[in-house]
Amino acid sequence: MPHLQHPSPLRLETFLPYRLSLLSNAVSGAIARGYGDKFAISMPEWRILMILAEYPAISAEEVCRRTKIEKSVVSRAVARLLKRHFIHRSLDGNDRRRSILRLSATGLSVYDEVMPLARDYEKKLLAGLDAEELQAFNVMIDKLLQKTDNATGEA
Amino acid sequence: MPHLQHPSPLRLETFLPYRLSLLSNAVSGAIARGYGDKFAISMPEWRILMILAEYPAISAEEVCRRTKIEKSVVSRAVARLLKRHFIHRSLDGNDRRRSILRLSATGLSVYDEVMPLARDYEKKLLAGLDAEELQAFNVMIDKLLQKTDNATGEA
DNA sequence: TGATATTAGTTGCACAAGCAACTATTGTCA
DNA sequence: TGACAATAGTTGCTTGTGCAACTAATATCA
Repeated sequence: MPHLQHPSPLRLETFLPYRLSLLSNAVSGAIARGYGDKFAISMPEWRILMILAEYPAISAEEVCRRTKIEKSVVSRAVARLLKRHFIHRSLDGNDRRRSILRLSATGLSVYDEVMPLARDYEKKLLAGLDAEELQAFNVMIDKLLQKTDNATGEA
Repeated sequence: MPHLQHPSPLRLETFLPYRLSLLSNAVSGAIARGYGDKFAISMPEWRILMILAEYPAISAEEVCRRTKIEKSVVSRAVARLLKRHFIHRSLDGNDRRRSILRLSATGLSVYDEVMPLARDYEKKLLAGLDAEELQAFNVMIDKLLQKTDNATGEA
């Protein structure tokens, strides 16, 4: 049986999309283990808590826009957060389709316990990188994000 | 009802793990759409084709090691690739637990059709970035990957 | 050699994710 | 105003993922 090795393969280890995926999975996984172990909270749930800590009293739709989480995922995550009393929900008087989501006192305290873990992890991850490196890195990420925004779906 | 906004929230948009996740999802999603639409092939399947193009005649275990894909996922992806005759499988004579996976002629032709799409996408993504920027970016990714390798699970 | 541990790979299961279809409400426009 | 489109949110369903348990083969070591 012949060995069908490609003459000029696209080396997986050097393929940027693959490398980004590796890095993102490793980082997200490590953090998710942190709060998952402690509060049995999922990543979308945690992101919703984060976004509500930053923008209180926004609708589920705004949560979707800001977190890029799919709306059915948000809907179910919100349901769990409500059941555990981590957030409150009321209705927008002007538009009764819209909900208004807020952190509860409980949710805020959860946030206050988890956030330091997230911050610490980020700090450890970035330890040993100087400010310019980090700055350049963030600029690159922004540039790439911008391209994907426009170009999602082509090739 | 009080607005429980956190006094010093960890801004989601500036949180590196979140940004990496966004970028990785956008990039992987765009590429996956490319080959998914064309060959009804999944991301793990495509990565296995890639790794076999680079390293022919390796075992499933080695595929796992090199791609970091979980072994049950590899097992099922291999099963699908076999069914579609994109790869061949034989047994290692020295260790009959091990399989030996190879691209078939069909698989190689699929690879040859998809690879340019992946390359093009990567090229478009990186267009407008000069060589030093790209180099620095890759160095950063390597540094971060190294840290996650050691530190997975803490914090 | 024989008991036990380890490894390669498969499969069952539980859960997460995303698309599509659906309800309810609001916006648009003739 | 009334018909139709658009939007917010929920739910059903299919698929993917990852852990754990399992089988078969090999390695270890008394």
